[in-house]
Amino acid sequence: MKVELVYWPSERERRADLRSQSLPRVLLVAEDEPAPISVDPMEDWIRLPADERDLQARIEALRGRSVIEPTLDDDGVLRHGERWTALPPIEARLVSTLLDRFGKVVSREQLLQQGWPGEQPRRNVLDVHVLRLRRRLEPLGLSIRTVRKRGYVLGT
Amino acid sequence: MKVELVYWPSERERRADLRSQSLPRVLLVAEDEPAPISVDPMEDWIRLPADERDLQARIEALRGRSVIEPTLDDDGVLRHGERWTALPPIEARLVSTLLDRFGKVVSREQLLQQGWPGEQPRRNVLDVHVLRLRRRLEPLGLSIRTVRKRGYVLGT
DNA sequence: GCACGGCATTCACCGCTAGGAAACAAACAG
DNA sequence: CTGTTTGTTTCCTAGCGGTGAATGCCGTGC
Repeated sequence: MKVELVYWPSERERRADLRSQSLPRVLLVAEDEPAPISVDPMEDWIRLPADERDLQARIEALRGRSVIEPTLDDDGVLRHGERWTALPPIEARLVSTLLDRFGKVVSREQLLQQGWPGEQPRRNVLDVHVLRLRRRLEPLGLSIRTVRKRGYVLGT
Repeated sequence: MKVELVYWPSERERRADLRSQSLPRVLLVAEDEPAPISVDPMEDWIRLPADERDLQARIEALRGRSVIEPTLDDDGVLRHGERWTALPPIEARLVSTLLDRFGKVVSREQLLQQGWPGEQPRRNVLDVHVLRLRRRLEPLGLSIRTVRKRGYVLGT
């Protein structure tokens, strides 16, 4: 993910924009300007004139912070950023499988195996559960995309 | 919450400690040392020699980032932010248990053990107390969410 | 270009169970 | 006596998981 550089305070507007989209950014603070106190973990700042290496370090750190993947605990609680939702057993198993290959395609066969071990439900069952899962994940900012004939991809 | 100051790299050990306890900290990076790339949102750094105002700004920001949890004192008074409420004995024990794992799932069994030590009340008693607790906590901006078949989560 | 088949999405419904809510009653403290 | 705490019963609602059917989507073959 790209980390934006924002001159502060001259580009005040842009900063607000980026924040509202929760995009990572580094403020380049003018030499005589008081430091901005930003609680947002997706924001950092550095005072000009800045050492190029220090700036790079801050950019790298922000980039690392912005690729945090969702997590699923033993109680079926799926967390992403601030928010979380509880998943029922089957959906928890499906999400767990999707999470193992986050951002990559997971086949329907694999999902069926993981979701219904030792059984072989009708085709439609998986579809319905994916539908329900989609609705549950939406408020977290996660989505399941279809790859026709191949499977599903869990992503942001 | 206190924000720790850690000299880097000389206090490397202490930094690891603090991180494992997820306590907020600012690294004071020696002048000729490469900048540490820390993904941890509870960590920040500044290069020495540092402007005192800049350091304060970073400390403030970290402090704001650290989650403020509600507290329960020995008299059963629960405080959160500006507001507070008094809890009767059983509910105080329940909240105490939930607070120990703030934001995480606490099982019904555990709540029963803590709330009614040495007894074994009917299933429904806990439900009713959770209901009453919810009504009491609501004005404080706290909520108890159900995780079906698993337990309850206390959160903001 | 079009119709078809197959895949995928969505909806409505059912049975079942866990949890929620109301109302009442007993015990107790001030 | 009055208000609070706590337990109990009873009924209601919401969540979970499965099913069948209607509809939509899309590439393929003709």
